[in-house]
Amino acid sequence: MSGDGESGTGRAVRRQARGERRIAQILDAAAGVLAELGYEAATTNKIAAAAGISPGSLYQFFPNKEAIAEALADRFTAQMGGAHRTAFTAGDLAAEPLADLIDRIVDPLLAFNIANPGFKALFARADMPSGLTAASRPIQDALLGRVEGILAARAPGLTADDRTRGARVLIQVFKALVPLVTEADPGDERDTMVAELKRVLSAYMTALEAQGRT
Amino acid sequence: MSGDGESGTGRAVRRQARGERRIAQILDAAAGVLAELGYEAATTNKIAAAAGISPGSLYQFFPNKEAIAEALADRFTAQMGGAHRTAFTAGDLAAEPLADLIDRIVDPLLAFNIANPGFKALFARADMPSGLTAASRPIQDALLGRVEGILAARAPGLTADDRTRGARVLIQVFKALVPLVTEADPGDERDTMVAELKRVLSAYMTALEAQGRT
Amino acid sequence: MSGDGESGTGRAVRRQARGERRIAQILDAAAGVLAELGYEAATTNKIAAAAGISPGSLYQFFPNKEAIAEALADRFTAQMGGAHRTAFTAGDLAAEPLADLIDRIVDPLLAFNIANPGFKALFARADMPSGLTAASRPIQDALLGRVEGILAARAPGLTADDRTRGARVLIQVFKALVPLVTEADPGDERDTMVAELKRVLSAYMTALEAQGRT
Amino acid sequence: MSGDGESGTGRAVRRQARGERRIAQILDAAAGVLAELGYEAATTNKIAAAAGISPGSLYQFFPNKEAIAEALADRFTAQMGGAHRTAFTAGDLAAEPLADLIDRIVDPLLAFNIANPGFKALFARADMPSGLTAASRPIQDALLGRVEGILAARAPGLTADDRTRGARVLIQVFKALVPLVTEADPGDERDTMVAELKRVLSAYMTALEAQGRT
DNA sequence: CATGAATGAGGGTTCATTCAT
DNA sequence: GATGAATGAACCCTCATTCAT
Repeated sequence: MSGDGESGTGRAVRRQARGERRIAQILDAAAGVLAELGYEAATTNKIAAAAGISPGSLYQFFPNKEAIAEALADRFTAQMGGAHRTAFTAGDLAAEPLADLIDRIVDPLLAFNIANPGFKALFARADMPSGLTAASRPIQDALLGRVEGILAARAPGLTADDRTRGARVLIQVFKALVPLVTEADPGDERDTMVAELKRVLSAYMTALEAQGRT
Repeated sequence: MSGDGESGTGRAVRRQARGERRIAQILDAAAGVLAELGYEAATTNKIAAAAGISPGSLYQFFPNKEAIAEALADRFTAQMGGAHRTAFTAGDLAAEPLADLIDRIVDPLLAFNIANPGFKALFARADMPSGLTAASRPIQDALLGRVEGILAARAPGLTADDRTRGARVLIQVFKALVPLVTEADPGDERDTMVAELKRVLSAYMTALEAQGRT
Repeated sequence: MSGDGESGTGRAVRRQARGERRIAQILDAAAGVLAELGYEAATTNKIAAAAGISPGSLYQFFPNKEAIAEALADRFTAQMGGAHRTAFTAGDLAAEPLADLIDRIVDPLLAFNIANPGFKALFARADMPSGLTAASRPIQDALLGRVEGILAARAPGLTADDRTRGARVLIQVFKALVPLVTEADPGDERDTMVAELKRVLSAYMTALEAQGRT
Repeated sequence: MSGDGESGTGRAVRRQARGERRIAQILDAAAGVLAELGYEAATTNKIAAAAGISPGSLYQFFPNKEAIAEALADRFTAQMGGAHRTAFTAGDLAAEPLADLIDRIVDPLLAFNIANPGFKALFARADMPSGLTAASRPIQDALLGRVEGILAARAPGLTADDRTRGARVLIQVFKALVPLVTEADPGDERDTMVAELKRVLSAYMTALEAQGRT
């Protein structure tokens, strides 16, 4: 309006940018606190403190604690998207040797889990009677779809139900074994556990492929 | 004493019996509330209400909330003992067909999990940065030992470390797939999921046996 | 009535006797717990346990916790009566040397306090805004009267008000110094403290006598 | 920072000021409730209500109930510091007439006790088997030291032990007689009681001086 | 009368959320 | 927007008292 030497849009953009930086800041803090303390013990005050802001400021960006969890889940989903793309995009899904395929998928996923300790703490709740189901849905669904795609390519004889079930089993098994990997000391111990994780997936995939051979 | 128409022992017995009935009542209630709400949301008042007693009465039998969880874990352990015995005792571990072995072990364990919905909610905490590790240790260790025993019999070439790792993987996989089974509608859907669970275990076991062939 | 081979009175007497033994038992326990834990921390359950009876039985003899305190106070009063009689009865109050008088009074009173650790814990409350005033009244009054009697004999010129005030001061001083005596290690340390206590009383009494000389 | 129409320091100062006002408010309330009900019956909710705040707000300033008591004790200590300075600083301790000395010390101390009814209720706990010893230590020690100093000046022949014992006796006597003063109706009755209190101290001090004459 | 489990109000404390500044 | 004190319902637990046996 008056003597504003600055376009309102420009300011809005900058404000938005600042807001997103704040949000990222909060989610980083939330991930850290979650990883360390688990969901229930991760109080909003602790998250705010870890983010270097006041409790009140938290509620400028999130309506409640659950919303923080959901946003964090969403961000994990998005970040995971990168890992997924790397993991699921390339190559000829059908022809590639199984071991290569599993390497290509499992390695970035594991790397992501190791790099983001809050991830597990957050999605552990998905199995629980408390909730967060809503927040974790998208990421779960995306992953499920991709794995189903792989099964469709490599075991074309499976029914849609078989594919879904197989994909859920593969995902569940992967998730269950991730803690064993992350808890293992980096080095030989962890590598061996990774190999074992891949062995389980490989063995089960082989069985599915045999069943779904056209 | 003297003209007491009733032996003191008899009364003591009945009192003890009543006490144990109350404890069972409380643990039943706790299991139910736990299954429905998870550990943190399972308040002592809710457990008391579910048990049909007052909050104060709870503390006549348990010194605090954690003790209830531990007692429940112990009871699960004990009950599980039955399932374990059925599961692990019989047969010639080494010679028996793998499918039979898996049936014999998995079926009672699944039955137990289905019959005790609180079980999962309670032991989910063992993976979390909160606790109950103490309470769940025994049951975890017992299970681990038995599975290691199976591997020792069927894959004698494995090192002790390999056996432990393999056993942990098998257990983790089993635990991860139990929810998929319990969530499945009883009937064909569940049966199919059970078959799939067994297929994972079977495939991985086969791989271990191949590796551990003398 | 019917074939009762025993007179109702006889039985009543025996019952009463048993009741009083129970009451004594409870008061003993209460004194002990009180001495150890103080009034607030002395729960009725702990008193019952210390008395070797059930919580419910307590309430057969006392309507509530306060009543126990009052009964204990009464009993202390009565027992104190013995000490008082020894202390205050003998001799020619007016002519006796002051030091002798003080010895005669203070020594049994101190002995009583040392022998009854619950006594202090109980009457400490008399100064507090909580209560027990009712229970401690009698003993306080009895003591006050006796000390007033002494002052009347030895400082006849004092007004009644002066006597009362002087007596209250003497009592208060005595009570305040008792803890210093009981806390002192038995032996020289305690003896010295007793001497000091007597010195305070003696010095003040001398001043009163000087004022009250006819 | 930059375009802040108000210096951050200024705001911080004001915030701090508000915080300290709140703390003072809470301690005032605590002193009142304590004076009226005693320590155990002084619930945090009552203190909060008396301070006109919510229970939760109390815990923004104090981690628990005991901390409130300690802070109150500290504040009493500090305030008492003023009374002490007035009381103990001036004059030639050794040469001054005893009556003047006692006036100079006792009067401000009594004034303080009369003005702060919670004081007694709080420090009464020091004698009890519960605690607060930690909080009341400093004030007790400071007082003890000053009285010992007086004895050193006026009764130089006393051993260090004698001085300590004498000082403890004087303090204990003073504390014991304070309630008699505060309970007395302001006016003649209270004045007379004050005179009596001073008479006790004076008489005992005279005895000490006689013993400790070089 | 004895027993001891049962009661439930209330205690100290926490924490997601709000609001005045 | 930011701040952080304020809120108050709810949590876990205690204890004086009651009541069925």
